[in-house]
Amino acid sequence: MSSFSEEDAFAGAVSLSQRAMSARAAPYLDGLNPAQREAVEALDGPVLMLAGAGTGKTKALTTRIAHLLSTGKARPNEILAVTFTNKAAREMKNRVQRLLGQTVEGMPWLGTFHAVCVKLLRRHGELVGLKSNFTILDTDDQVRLLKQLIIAANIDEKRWPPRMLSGIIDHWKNRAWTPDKVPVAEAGAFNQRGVELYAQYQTRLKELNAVDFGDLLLHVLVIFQSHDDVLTQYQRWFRFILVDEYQDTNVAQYLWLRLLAAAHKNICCVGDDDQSIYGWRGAEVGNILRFEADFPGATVVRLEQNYRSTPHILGAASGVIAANKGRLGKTLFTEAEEGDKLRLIGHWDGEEEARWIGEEIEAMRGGTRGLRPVDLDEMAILVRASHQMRAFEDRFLTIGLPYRVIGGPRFYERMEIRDAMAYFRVACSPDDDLAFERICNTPKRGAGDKAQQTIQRAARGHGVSLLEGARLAAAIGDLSGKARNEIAKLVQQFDLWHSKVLDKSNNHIELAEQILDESGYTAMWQNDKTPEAPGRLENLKELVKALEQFENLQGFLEHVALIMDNETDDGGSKVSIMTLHAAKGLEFPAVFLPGWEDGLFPSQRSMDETGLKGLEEERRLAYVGITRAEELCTVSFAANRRVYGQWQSALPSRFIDELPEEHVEVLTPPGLYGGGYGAVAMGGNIMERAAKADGYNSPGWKRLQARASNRPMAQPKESRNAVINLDAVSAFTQGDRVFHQKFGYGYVMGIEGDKLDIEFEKAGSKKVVAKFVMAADRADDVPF
DNA sequence: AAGATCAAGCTTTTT
DNA sequence: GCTTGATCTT
Repeated sequence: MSSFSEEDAFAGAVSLSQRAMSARAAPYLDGLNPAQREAVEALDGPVLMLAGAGTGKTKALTTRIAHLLSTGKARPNEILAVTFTNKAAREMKNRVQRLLGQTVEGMPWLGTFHAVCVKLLRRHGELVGLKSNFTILDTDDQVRLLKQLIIAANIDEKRWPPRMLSGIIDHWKNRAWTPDKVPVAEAGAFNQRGVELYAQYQTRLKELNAVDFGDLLLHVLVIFQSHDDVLTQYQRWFRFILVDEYQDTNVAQYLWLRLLAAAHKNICCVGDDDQSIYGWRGAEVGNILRFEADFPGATVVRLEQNYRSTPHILGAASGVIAANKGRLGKTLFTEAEEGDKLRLIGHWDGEEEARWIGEEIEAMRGGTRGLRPVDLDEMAILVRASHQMRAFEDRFLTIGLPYRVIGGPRFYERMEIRDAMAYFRVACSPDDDLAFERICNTPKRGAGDKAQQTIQRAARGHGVSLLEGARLAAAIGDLSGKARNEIAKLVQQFDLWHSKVLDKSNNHIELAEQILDESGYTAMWQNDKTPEAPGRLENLKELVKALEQFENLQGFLEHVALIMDNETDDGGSKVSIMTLHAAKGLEFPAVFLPGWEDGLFPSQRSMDETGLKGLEEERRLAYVGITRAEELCTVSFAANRRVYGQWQSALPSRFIDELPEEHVEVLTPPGLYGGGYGAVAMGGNIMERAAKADGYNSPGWKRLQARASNRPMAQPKESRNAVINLDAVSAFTQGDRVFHQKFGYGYVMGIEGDKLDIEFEKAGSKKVVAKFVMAADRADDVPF
C-alpha cells in the first residue's frame, strides 16, 4: 500500500537554494562552544546530546537543523523533529528561521509527537479502522465515555471512579499495551474488569470514529508494527530524526522512534536525565539511560557549560542532584561571576512566608536589596503543588502586587469554550454524539435525565446518532411538552447550521456567532449574575476571534484539539507564579522556591507511591527549580501550614540538608530570630547552620536590616505609591457597588488608608487595594 | 427538571 | 477550606 506520492504527502516546498547555501560558509556555527559544535556537526549516525540546564540545548538543536538544511543533507520535509509541547515546536521553528535568515517553508514534520501522529493517522487511519476525519477526544470526553461504560457494566462508580480507569488506560497506552497486550498481572486492575473495559472503550471509540491522546501514538505504532510497507516508506522519508526532551519519552514514543530510526539510525536525542520530572505520567528515564545500548557506537556529547546561572546557584543545584543514583553524570560549569549565594529562610507559617516574599519582591523591585532594581517580569515563585499558589495570590492581591499564574485552567478546557466547541462539533458532524450530549440541555431546554434517556433509547433503537434520535423522539412525542418543543427546535437549528457549514459561501465566523446566539448559549451567560459570567462571555469572544486564523469551522476544530496552550499575556509587568513542572525550560533572574518542607516537597504521596524512585524524581524537581534562577535563588520553608483547612506542622525538607553549605546563606527574619517561634521554625540542623553562618553578621542580615530601617514599606499603610493609591481610594465612597477581578461584585463597607473594606456577594468580606477595584457600572466595558 | 443542600476528596500536566 | 458531585426537595 503506497497510496501517497511525495508531492502531496510531504508537500513541504523546498525554498532553500541548497547548493548556494552549502557553498557558503556557515556563519551560524560561529557562536557555538566546542561541545555544541560537535553536537551540531555529527550529522550521521546516532547522537545523544546530554544537555544540562541552561547549556544552550535549543541553540544546538536548532543549529543542527539549520546545518542539515544548509549543507543539503536533508530537505526541510525530510527532517522529523519532535517535541512535547507546541511552545517548544514553535520556538524551534522560529529559531531555525532566524538562523538561516530566511523563511523555511515546510518543515512539516517539526511538531509535537501528537501533532505528527495526527498527520500520519489522517492518512493511514483506515489501517486501524479509522476514517480520516476522526475526532480527538480530550480527557473530559474520555472520562464521560468511561463513566457510561462503567455504569453499563454494573460497577459501582463510587468505589471505582471513571477517572481512575482513565488513568489506568492511559498508563497502559503509555506502555504501548493494546488490550490484548496488557500483562495478566496488571489486567486485573479496576475490580478485575480493567482490560475488559479497556477493550470495550476502544471498541466504542472506533464506533464513534474517535481517538484519545494516547491513541494518537499507539495507533501509529500499531500501524508501523503491522504494516512493513508503511514503516519502510517513512523510514526512507524521515532521513534525519531529532528528539527534544528525550528523558520525557514514554515506552510508546520510544518504540515509535526506534522503529523509524532502525534503518539509517540518524537519530539525535537531546535531553537531561537530571530533569526527568514526568515519570508519573509515563516518562521513562530508562530511555535516555539506555541510549548507548540501543544505538551502539552512538556519539555522546555533553553540554556542560552553563550560560544561565551564577556559580553559587549552580553549586547548590549540583549538590542536591548529586544525591541521586543512576545518573549519566554531568558537571556543569560557568564562567559567570560569583554572585549571591542561594538564600535560605524559615518562617512560622505559610502566610508569613507569602508576606515575606511579597516584601522581598517589592524591595528588589525598588533596587533596595543592594542589587539592581529587578523588574517583576524577572521574578518567579515556583511551587510544588498548585494549592500553594493561593497564599501568594491572596497576599499579592491585598498589597496590590501584580502577578500572573502560569498553568491553571487552559483556555480550551474552560467550560464555556468546550460548550461552544460542542455546538460547532455537532454543526460540523451531526454524528458527534459526545458533543451533542454535552450541549443537549445547555442552556436548559427542559431536557433532563429522563428526556435524555428517551433520546438515547430512540437513537439506539434505530441505530442512528443522538441528534437523529432526538429528532425521532420529538416527532413521535415521547418527550414532555417543553422538552419536546425545545428539542425539536434545536434539531431544526442544527439542520440549518449544518447546511451552512457545508455551503462554502458562508462566512464561518458569522456562522459561529449565529450558532452561539440562536442556540441561546450567549444569552445564558448574559443572564448569569455570577462574577465569572462576564469573563466567560469575554472568552467566547476570544474564541470567535481565534476562528479568523482558519478557513472554516472544521479546520478550526481539527487543530484546536492539539493546541491547548493559553498564552494570553495582557502586557504589564508581573511576578510569575507557577508550579515547578510548568517552570521547566524557563529562566528568571530571581527565583523564589517556597514550601520546602518534608511531605510537601518532597511530596509525601510521591514517596509513598513510588518510593525511592519517587524521591529521586522530587529531587530532580528541586534541581529544576534551582537551575531556573540566573542571579538570585531563595529557598524557604514554613514550620506550620494549613493543609485542607487543618493546621499541620512540618520539618524542613530533606533537600535543604543537601544544599552545600558553601553555597548557602541563611537568612533570619528580622525581629523573629531568637524570638521563640523563629527558633522552632528553623529546626535543629538549620539552627546549626544558622549559627555557623553567624546570621547576624552575614551580608543578607545586614541588607535586611538596612532595608527594614530605610524603607517605610515595613510599616503598613504607608506605601510608596500613597499618592496614586489615595487617588484610587477617593474614587469610591461607602456603599458603592464595585467589581473585582477575582472576587466579583460587592459593596464598599468602609475605607481604611489605601484599602477598601468590601463585602463581596460571593467571596465575603475582604480588604482590597483600591486600584484593583472598579465601579460596578464600568465593569462591563472593561475587557480582562 | 431545576435549585438547594450535603458529603467526600483533594499532586505534579501535556497533548 | 473549598470545590465538585450526588442526593434531596420543591
